[in-house]
Amino acid sequence: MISKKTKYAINALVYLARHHKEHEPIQISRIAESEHIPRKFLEAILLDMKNAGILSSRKGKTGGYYLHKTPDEINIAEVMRLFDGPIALLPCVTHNYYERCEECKDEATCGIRSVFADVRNETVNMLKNATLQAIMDRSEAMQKALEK
Amino acid sequence: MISKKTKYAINALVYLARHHKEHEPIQISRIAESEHIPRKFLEAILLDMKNAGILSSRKGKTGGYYLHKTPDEINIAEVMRLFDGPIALLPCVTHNYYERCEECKDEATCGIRSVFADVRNETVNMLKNATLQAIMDRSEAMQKALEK
DNA sequence: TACATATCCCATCGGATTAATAGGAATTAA
DNA sequence: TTAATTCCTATTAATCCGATGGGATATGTA
Repeated sequence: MISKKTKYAINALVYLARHHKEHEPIQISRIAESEHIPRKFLEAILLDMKNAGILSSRKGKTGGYYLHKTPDEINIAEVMRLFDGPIALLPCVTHNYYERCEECKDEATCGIRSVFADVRNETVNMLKNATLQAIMDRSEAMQKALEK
Repeated sequence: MISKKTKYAINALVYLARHHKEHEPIQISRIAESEHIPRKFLEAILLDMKNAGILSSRKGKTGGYYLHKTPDEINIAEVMRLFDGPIALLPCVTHNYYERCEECKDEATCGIRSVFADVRNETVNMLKNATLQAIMDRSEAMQKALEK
């Protein structure tokens, strides 16, 4: 399961992508209200995403947050890694956080490892393709399909 | 990431599958030593798997654990669910533990949900196919490939 | 300049979960 | 009867998660 932090982050990002107007900052409290996220909690989340280069912000009156990249350049894999760490289910199949299994006798021929490596690759692929743009497109397509 | 409990469980299962001789129980301590799992911890893990119908046991002297099903009937999805709960990354895309997202406005057209539903389906598929037999086969295939 | 309103930053908190251990009851073969 | 094993309950230390509080800092506007 992903953490609430990650879920909130994704919801906030999609909100920002939907209301995206050329560097027009949107305030934390507006996002918090609309997406039903605890105000103070969201504050920390957005700040983290700013420091990670996903968002930009303006301080002071009329301040707020906006996307630092375009909606098709921000994907869920990036967000999940930021808040929940590695996407892989085993440390021995992560790329960025690799750690050997203490109990492992031979990594090169470990059947368990090879299963979880496949799962990781497939998952990362799907989550990388899941950009904010892709999410909005999907949502729209589903709406149209229902209207018929 | 899967818990150590799940990882230990899988390692123990593969060990049992490899040393599988028609209802011949293998002792906890033997598995613990060979797989480098804390003895007492493994005790609880094997007991859980017995209560879940994956293992059988014999008590008393010459007692121990053995597979209750054949190696191709036991898969990783089942083990993960037992110890770590749902495989899905969001509660709104699980089959057995479904829970609505509080903040969700319309589940039927939620783009986020549809992404995580895809991931769930793909992952469950792969993990269901990852039986103890399949793991042993993979391992053997990799060994042969290296010997060349 | 003063003020209102934002983000930024740090510290803390209760509760849940995880990994592991301890101690002893129940069972069974020899 | 005894030795060896699984079974069962309780406890622990450490860590993480979700959330909150208070105040420092920046900035547009009257």
